[in-house]
Amino acid sequence: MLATMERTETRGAVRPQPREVLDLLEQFGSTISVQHDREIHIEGDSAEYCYRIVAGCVRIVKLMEDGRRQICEFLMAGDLLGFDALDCYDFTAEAVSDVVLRRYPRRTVDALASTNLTLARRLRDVASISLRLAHARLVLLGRKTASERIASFLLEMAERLPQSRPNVLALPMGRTDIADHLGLTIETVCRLLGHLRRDGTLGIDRGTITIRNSRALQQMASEPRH
Amino acid sequence: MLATMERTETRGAVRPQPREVLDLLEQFGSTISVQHDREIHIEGDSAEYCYRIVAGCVRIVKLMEDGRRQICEFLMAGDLLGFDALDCYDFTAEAVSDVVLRRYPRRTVDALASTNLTLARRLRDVASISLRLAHARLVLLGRKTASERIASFLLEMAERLPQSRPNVLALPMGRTDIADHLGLTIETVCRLLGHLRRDGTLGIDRGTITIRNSRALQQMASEPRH
DNA sequence: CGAGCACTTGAAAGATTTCAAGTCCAGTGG
DNA sequence: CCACTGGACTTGAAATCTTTCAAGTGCTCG
Repeated sequence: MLATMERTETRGAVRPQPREVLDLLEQFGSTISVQHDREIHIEGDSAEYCYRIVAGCVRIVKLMEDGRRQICEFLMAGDLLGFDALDCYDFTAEAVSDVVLRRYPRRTVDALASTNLTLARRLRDVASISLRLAHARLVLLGRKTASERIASFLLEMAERLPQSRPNVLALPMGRTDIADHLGLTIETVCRLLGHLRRDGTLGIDRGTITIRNSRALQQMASEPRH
Repeated sequence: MLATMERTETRGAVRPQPREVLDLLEQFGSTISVQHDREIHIEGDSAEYCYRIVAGCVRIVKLMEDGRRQICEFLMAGDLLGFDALDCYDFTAEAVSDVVLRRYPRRTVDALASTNLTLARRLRDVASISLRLAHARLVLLGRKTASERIASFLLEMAERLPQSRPNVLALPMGRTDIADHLGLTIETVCRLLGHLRRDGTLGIDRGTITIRNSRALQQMASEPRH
């Protein structure tokens, strides 16, 4: 669901920054706001719109019958949502914080893409890049320990989050969301963050986490090869 | 990396069956064989070719520095490989069994796609479908128990594997591969298969697993909603 | 000031892994 | 033809990691 263009190397994964693609679409878009914790669309709904996150943070959610929840992805300003949709949405999208979205009708996007080869190509790349991200997450969930997951997550946020000061992260999501993203429980997330605070790697207060020892986190993260 | 066309509902995920897309490409393809356990391409290599699996089974592998391994996906006859590649391959692809592949130069595929809007659209769908599969795997790895993973895996194989007789699975991959796909150890895989054999849900002998009680497996699998 | 929610932390329980032996074949060489 | 070796697979028992269960703490909001 992430965008493309001007590819940026992000710890192995190519993180997309849309631009030209959207210039084309821009005239067909409308701007909407979604409040904290509200749904943007629900898994299984007929896919009516694609979105670009203008501001705030969105979570991509999959639920199991019994309520277990997996957050497949967090989307930040600049990321794209729903451009990879087929007939219906594959997941629920919810606003983590108050969010501003630019919304484009899928019919229009598809119509343009079937005229404009550049756009068609971009959309293909968008999906490919999202897939690449997903593969990195499969390694994280399948093979990393809890500490490695937390370290990887913090480093990723340090790169993606808009930061007022370097290494100061204003995390938009709560501990429960982090847990459901990393395949852990909220208690494990709290405990490990607590350890990192006590050993001086992190500063934690209120919604803000400060990375005091980035090297330590990097070593702890055990990123995949390449 | 999976293909598209004539979408088939597969326990929630849309599983692709290429057809027309490839008719176009067919004249540019060549057929190659790869022996059991040989590499088809390596993560990080410049992406020269796309493939369609004609026969056999391929695994998509990501490695960590210390050797931990995640098999992101198994590909079977009919599935596509590498069509979602960007400049270089995102993962290593290896032959699980002896494999026959139809190989297409990426330059040709891209050139055709930038002429033919139908193909471009198909390739976009191919990537979207792979992404959908990946999301289902994220739920499996992030939120399912070991038993649920095994049950899900067996049910998936029952749908994807060419079967001589219904519910008789000639698994092409070994226990280690299954473990690395499900985020478990080989011992856990063996033990859980052992339980299922003893309680009559499965018959196991040599490389063949027979599903004796499909209902039991389905209940055990706890598939996501939708 | 009190309630509710997010977050912490400890202790016990539980699931999975790790460590250790085996078993069972398939292929090889005597 | 048969014993032998190696690899894949099994299984048990102990060790570990993470979760579950329980109890707080500290804000924020009304």
